[in-house]
Amino acid sequence: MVNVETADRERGITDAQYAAVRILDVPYHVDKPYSYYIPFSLSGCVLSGCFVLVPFGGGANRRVMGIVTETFRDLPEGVKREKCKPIAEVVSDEFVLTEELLLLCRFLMENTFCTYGDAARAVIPTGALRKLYQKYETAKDEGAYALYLERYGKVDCPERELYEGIRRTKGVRQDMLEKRFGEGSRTVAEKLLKKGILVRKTYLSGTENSVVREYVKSKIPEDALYALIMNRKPEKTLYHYNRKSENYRNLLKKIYELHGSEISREDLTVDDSVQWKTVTDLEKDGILSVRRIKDYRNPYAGAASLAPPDDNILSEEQEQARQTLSQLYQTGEAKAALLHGVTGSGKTRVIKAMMDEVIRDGRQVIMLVPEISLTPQSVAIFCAYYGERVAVVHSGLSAGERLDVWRRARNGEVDLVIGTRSAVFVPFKRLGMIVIDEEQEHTYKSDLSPKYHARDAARFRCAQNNALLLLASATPSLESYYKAERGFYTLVKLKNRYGGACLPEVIMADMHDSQTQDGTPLSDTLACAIKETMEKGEQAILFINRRGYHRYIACLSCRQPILCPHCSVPMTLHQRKGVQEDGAGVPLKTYEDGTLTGVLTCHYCGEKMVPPKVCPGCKSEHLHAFGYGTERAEEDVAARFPQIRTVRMDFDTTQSKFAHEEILNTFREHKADILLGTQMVAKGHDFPNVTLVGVLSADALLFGEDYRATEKAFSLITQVIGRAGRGALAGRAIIQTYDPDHEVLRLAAAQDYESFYRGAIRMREAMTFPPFCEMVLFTFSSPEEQETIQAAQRFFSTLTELTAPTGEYYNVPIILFGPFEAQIYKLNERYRMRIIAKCRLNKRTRALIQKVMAESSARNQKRVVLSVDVNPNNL
DNA sequence: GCCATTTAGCCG
DNA sequence: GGCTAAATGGCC
Repeated sequence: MVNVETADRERGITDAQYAAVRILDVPYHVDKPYSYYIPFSLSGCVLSGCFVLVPFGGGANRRVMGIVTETFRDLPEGVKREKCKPIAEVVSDEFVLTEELLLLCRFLMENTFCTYGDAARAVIPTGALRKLYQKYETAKDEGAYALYLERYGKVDCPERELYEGIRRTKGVRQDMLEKRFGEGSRTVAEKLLKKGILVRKTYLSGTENSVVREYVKSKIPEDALYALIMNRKPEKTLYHYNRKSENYRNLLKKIYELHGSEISREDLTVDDSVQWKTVTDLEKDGILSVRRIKDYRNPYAGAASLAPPDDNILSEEQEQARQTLSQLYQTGEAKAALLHGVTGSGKTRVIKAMMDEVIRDGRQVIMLVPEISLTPQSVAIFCAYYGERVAVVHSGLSAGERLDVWRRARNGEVDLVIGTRSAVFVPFKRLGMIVIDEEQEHTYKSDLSPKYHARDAARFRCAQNNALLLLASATPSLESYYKAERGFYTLVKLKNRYGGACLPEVIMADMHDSQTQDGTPLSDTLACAIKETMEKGEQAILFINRRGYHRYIACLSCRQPILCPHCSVPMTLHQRKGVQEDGAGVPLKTYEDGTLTGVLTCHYCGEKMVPPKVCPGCKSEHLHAFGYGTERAEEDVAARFPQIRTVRMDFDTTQSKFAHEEILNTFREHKADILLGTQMVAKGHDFPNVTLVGVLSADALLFGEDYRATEKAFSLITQVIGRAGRGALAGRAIIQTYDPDHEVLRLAAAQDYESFYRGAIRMREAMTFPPFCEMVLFTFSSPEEQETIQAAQRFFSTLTELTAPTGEYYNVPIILFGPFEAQIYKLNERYRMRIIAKCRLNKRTRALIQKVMAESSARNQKRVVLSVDVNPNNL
């Protein structure tokens, strides 16, 4: 049984008269604290962190959702008492933000330039808040009715029809109006609304979402129950038993056999012999009692039954790392450490040891991992150790399951939460440590508003809680390593592979020398190595950083690729399962010459189409497919080695719920010889039998347009190479490239992070890139091209003026670029213009940006959307 | 973001 | 005068 924590109530000032409220869904320039008074009926119920319903704006019945950020006895200065409206309702008494999480919202708002409401919505799990809906109703006052009778009451007209309809049904939901009363009824309703004949009111929908478990037992004495089953009325005819059907008797027999003990709904209805309806009928009759309790959904409950591994003895190097971290933790102050260990050095063991220490100390741990490493295998070890005291959050969870994790964490029922980005917000009361595994992963940066970085949120929370922030990686981000170098983080190193395994030997395969000049993915060097590996009964991983079959289709005459009609990016040609099956009935088409089959897909908006026969631009029939991806590679391997079993892992083959896990299991159990896929194959898996790793197209990685392309290439190549030779067998890796002397490839091959870092950080400094500045990307978008351009231009000139020598912010150092068209100018039927600012994000810079954004938000057409991204993942 | 208010334009 | 559509300003 869940007891809603009541301790939080006590932190509110019970005699508070006023509350500062942030409205959740307001545009940027309206986002500020508003003062409301707490009506007598709610006194003591309105506490900071509560979600509330308040009247806002001109509309008489308009109610909006807000969050209380503060309560006080006296009104703040500058607010007139008579302007204050009362809080209408408290929306949730369960999902209340702690003071710390309120501060975190503020932090997110200031650092990602979102509204307070956006931040609050990010911090609270989706589905925690009830939704608002509007209803049209007839006005109840006499005057309105009189007016209606006078104007519309006597003749047949749409107004009368609508009014009578709404009166009959006691109001209609706004979103149902046109369905119920036909098109155009909206206009009529708005007209009657203006005249005051109809009113629109806001209501809260639904109730809080949680699972109810039901347990059934007999409510009457055993002998009476027996009598009923025997179809005799008990002597004292207390129970008006008039159910004759066999169903009821069967059910009663089952209950009788329990001799007074309870049975759960699941157990009772397991073989379909009992309908739940029968149970509730007998409950109404007063014969059965049903106990209903709120419970949690725990999809990982089964994993806890695994026996905990007992080899938790640390190597000397690991033990040293643990001691350093332990000392940091024991200071009781906010500290941060970067655990830098080569692939296979056993970082997880050190992390696990630290978790033990923190949990023993009565505090809680959050561990962030990239989505990809959230497979049951990698989570199992923690589940085995901590059993019911661990909760896992990943993208596959339902909204309800997420809510339950939140509840359990809040109620102190778990000590450890493992999860992706958003898990950084779980409401632990005594947070002792946040671990970020593979801290350089770009998935820790959100690409939806608020575009926060989980690492920053984690740092803030650790500071608030005097907790330890532990970043772990084989290839740390330059930003973090730089901080470690400057002494902001303690650097802890693991230089050796655990258990005496060696780093793999790396061979560069120069594609110039390869016999195959037709774009075939496999060089002879790699093909030979695959053959040898297979002969020894060992396994291989092949990495290619592009999904799909061919990259794109282009016209040989006019050289134009086929672009997505919505997004102006080249569409990618897909073949075979994955795309076909979910391709919503798109038929596969084969041309007479058999060359182009499959489905063209836009990787940005998901648009699918059959490849055209002629070039849409010049009508030429000479269309040709270029490039290759995972599907083509898979096919080539199959053609070359028909006997080899290959599993492919990329976005397309991992769409269904357990696909990801199944693929890895197939490979782990050696039911496949080769695992081939995109960057998913590079991450954190531990396959002792893998002795060969192939990087099929290293060049495609190196020459990305982003300033972090080489960093990403280094990281991916280092990681994927690290998959080889993790067990007793020695491993090797083959990198296919047209540039075998490339320094980044050389350093990745040697797993020499330090040298790579030196070179890369020098470049960053010379070019003024993070961590030597912040990059702030402003993107304006609108379906109207001119609107977009104007909005961007005005924004740019305001920024320029304010930071000019004569401007208010003359002393803010900032370098501005733009406005220019986004790389993908038209995306999803919206035109997009960009401005980039390089600056230092201090208080003053933030004030400048906030000011310009507020102005822009107030001035622009509402179709124009401004999105801000600090240090974006992709430029 | 929505609503109320203002303003301009059009009609009979 | 009466209506509608488009710009403007406040929201506690």
